[in-house]
Amino acid sequence: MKAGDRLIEQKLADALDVSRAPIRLGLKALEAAGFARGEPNRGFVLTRSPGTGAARSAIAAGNRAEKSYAAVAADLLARRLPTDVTEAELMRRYSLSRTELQRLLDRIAVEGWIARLPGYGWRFTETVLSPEAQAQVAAFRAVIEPAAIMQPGYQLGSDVIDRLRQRQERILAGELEKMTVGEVYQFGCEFHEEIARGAGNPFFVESLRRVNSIRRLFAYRSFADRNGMRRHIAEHLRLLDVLESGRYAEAAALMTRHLQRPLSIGAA
Amino acid sequence: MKAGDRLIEQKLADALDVSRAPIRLGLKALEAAGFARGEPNRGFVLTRSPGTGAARSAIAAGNRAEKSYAAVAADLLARRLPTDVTEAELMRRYSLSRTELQRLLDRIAVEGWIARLPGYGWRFTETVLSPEAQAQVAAFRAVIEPAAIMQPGYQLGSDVIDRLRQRQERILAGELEKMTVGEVYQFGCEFHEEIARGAGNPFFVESLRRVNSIRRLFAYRSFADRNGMRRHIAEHLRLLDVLESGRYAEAAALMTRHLQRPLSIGAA
DNA sequence: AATTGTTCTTTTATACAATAATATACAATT
DNA sequence: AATTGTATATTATTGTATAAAAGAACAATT
Repeated sequence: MKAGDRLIEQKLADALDVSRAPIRLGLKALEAAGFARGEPNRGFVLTRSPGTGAARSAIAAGNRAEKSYAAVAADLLARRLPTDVTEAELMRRYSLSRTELQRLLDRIAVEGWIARLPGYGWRFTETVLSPEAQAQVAAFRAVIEPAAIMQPGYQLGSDVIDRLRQRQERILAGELEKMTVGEVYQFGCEFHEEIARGAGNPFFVESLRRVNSIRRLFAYRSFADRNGMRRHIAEHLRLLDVLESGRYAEAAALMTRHLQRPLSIGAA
Repeated sequence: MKAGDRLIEQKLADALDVSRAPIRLGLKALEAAGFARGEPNRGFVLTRSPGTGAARSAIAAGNRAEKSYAAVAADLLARRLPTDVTEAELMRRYSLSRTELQRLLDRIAVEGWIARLPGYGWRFTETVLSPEAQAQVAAFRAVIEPAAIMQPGYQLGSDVIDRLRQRQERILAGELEKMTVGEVYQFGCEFHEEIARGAGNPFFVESLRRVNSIRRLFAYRSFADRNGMRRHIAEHLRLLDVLESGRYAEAAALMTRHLQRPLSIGAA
C-alpha cells in the first residue's frame, strides 16, 4: 500500500479475519500516530507510505506477546530456564496473566518446542536444546524442499514467481541494508515456503514452517552476513528462472545445492 | 507387564512423568476395579494380566477427553461443524468446562487441524476437510519415510528391531482378531515412527507423527481389512530383516513400495 | 537401601461477577 | 451499491474466592 490509499474497513476486516470493530480501533490508533487521516462519514486515508523505518518501529514496539516470546526463547537457549516449568513460575517470571501465558505456550507448543506434561507443568523439547538441532533442520529441509519440487503436478503460478522475483530484486537493489536480521530471516522463510507450496500439498509447507519456526529461535541470537546474502539471493533468482521454464528436476537439484551452502544466519 | 508384577510407585511416577500422588490414586482405583491388590506398607501387585479385553475396555471407558476429541473429529468430517467456531459454542455443544475445552483445542492445534483466529474463535484447517487429504498424506509419507532410512548414519538398534519384530509376530499369530481398528492403526503408526527414529533426526519423526494424527481422524470412521493386514505385517517383517542386515538402500526401496500399497484403513 | 505412608506446600481448576474486546445487525451517508 | 456510523449482542478476559490435584519432603516400614 502507499500514501493516499483508502483504508476500507470491511476489506481490512476480511483480510485480517476479524470484524470491523477492532479494525476501527486500529484506524483511530493509526490516525493518532499520524499514519492516517480520517474524515466523518468518509473513512480513513493512508498519509505515509508504510515500510518506512518509522512505521516499522512504531509497529514493532509495544508488542507484549512478541517480547515475551523472544524472552523465553533467549532464556531457553542461554540455559536460564529449566527443562520443566510450571505455569505459575512462568507467569511470575515474565509478568504475564494466565491468558497471556496460555497463548504464549500454545504458540510454542504448535511450533513444537514445548509440550504439556500430564500433571502440572510443561517441558521444553530436547530437540531445540541439542547442539545438533541446526544440522538436523538442514538435513530435513534438504529432503523436503527438493522433494516438493519433484512432486507430480508441481506448479508455481507465474504471478507467484513474479511477486517473489520482484521482492528478491528489490532487496538486492538496496533494501537489504535497511533490514533487520529478523526481516531478512522472515523473507527467506517466506520464499522457501512459497516454493514448497507449488507442490499443492499442505503437508510439505507445514512441515517446512515448523522447522523454520525452530530455526527462528537460533536467529534471535544471530548476525546477518550481508555478503553471503547477495549470493544467496542471486541463487533464489536463478531458481525462479528454472522453475518458470518448468525444468523441475533441474530446479530440485539447484535447491539441493542451495541448501548445502547455508547463510551464516543462526551461527550465533 | 503380567499378573504378579509389583507396581512400584516411584517407577510408575517416573515412567509417566507425574508425581507419586496421582499414581497412588490410580493404584487405589485399580484395586477397586479388581486389577490389583494392595497390602499395607507393601504396595500393590497386579492380579490380572493387562491387555485382556476387560482391562482394555475398562480403560477406554470413562475417558472424557478422548470422547470429546472423537466427537469433534466425527462432527467435523461429517460437516456438522462450521469451519469457524467460538469457544463458547464448543463448550455448550460438548458440555465442556473452559479448561477442558482449552486442552482439547490445544491438542488439536498441535496436531495441526485447527488454529486460533486473531479475534474470537478458531478455524478448522481446510487441510483435513479436503477430499485430497489422504492422498496428500500418502505422498508426504512416501517422501519422508524412505528418506529417513537413507539418512547418513541411519541405525536401528537390534533391541528395537527385536521388539518390533516380536510385536508384529504376536499380532500375526492371533492377536489381530481381538484388536480394535484403533489399536491396529496405533500399532502401525508406532512401527513406522520407530523406523523413522533410526535416522536420529527428530524432525523426521515429528513430521511423521503429525501426519499420522491427521490420518487417525479418518480412521475414526473406518473398517479394518484383516486380510490385507496380514500382507501388510509380512511386509513389515521383511523390512525389519533388510534393515537388520544394514542394506539401507534396499530397505528404503522396500518402504517406498510398502507405502504404495496402502491398507484399507481410512477408506470410510 | 528401597519402598511406602503421611504431611505440608504449591499449583491448577472451577465458579462467578465485572469488564473489555469482538461480532453482528441495521440505519445513515456518500 | 458501497461504505461508514451506531447500537446491541456475544464472546472472552480479568479478578477473586474456594476446591481439587499434584508435587515435595520426610518419617515409617520392609
